[in-house]
Amino acid sequence: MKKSKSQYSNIRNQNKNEILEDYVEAIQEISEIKGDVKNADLAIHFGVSQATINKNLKRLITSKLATSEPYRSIFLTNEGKKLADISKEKHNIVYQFLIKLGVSKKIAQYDSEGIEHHVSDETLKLMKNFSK
Amino acid sequence: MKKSKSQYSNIRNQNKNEILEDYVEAIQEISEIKGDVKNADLAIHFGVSQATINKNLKRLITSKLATSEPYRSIFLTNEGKKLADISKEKHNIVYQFLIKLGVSKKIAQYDSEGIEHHVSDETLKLMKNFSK
DNA sequence: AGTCATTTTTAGCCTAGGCTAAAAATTATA
DNA sequence: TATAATTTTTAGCCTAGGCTAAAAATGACT
Ligand SMILES: [Mn+2]
Ligand SMILES: [Mn+2]
Ligand SMILES: [Mn+2]
Ligand SMILES: [Mn+2]
Repeated sequence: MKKSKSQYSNIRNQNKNEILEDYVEAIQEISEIKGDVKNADLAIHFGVSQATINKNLKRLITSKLATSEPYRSIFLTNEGKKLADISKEKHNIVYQFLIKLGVSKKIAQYDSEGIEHHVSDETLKLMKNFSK
Repeated sequence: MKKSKSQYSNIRNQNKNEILEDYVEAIQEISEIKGDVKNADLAIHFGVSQATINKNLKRLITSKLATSEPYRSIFLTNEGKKLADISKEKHNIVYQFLIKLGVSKKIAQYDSEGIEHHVSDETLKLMKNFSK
């Protein structure tokens, strides 16, 4: 919650970060499963066109979260890996928390995908604690 | 979670609905406090320019959530009021839930503003139950 | 009523995320 | 090694949410 402008503009910003977080998380996951990550993998994963992936990837690259030479595989930078780890951890805490609350797996998976981007550290700590 | 495309595109959609929900909620709130709602009130409330409010309001109007004649006050349609009630209720449940979890007022207020748009009915019910 | 101040709207610009269709490059196969 | 298939990139379009600056309308005050 850094230097507060209005509460709302911060949340609109969370929406912009959302795609970055989801992407680094997906890149890391696919990389672990398949060894390398191609444009097409992300297109399938997110259910959007490859053209869209290509464009979004450019934002990841200018944000120094990923690197990729034309027509080659996609890699996370150290910064990207760091964000991926944090995002995955956060995602998991929210998911486990919802499960503990009594939410069904399907819905917990679904809701955590959105909620994860809007949870402060304070709330996250309490969720983590609640789950154990 | 209606007809599922991909999980992700649904969440991107929630982000588009977010602004509609926040707006109808704000319009209702301001209307109750000040009697009528002007462009400028919303600009202050959301911390954006009046030009931005003007444009977003057009989306509310084409979405049949609000009405407004040029240079005059803003009103919610019945549909808008309905959405406002639902949004406010949802917002409140999430807020109270976070408080019950142990989150500080400030942070609960902040987090609930984002989370409210990503909580399914199933999760909402469990949150409501947890709070009492 | 006429002038001045305020508010609202418009115009034009930007980033971001989506799409389709076509071009370019790579990879596979004959 | 050509040719064909696949993948990636580019181009051009759209909606959405932000901005500033200027125009237009409304409201207040002599
Ligand atoms: Mn995630
Ligand atoms: Mn997510
Ligand atoms: Mn709200
Ligand atoms: Mn909100």
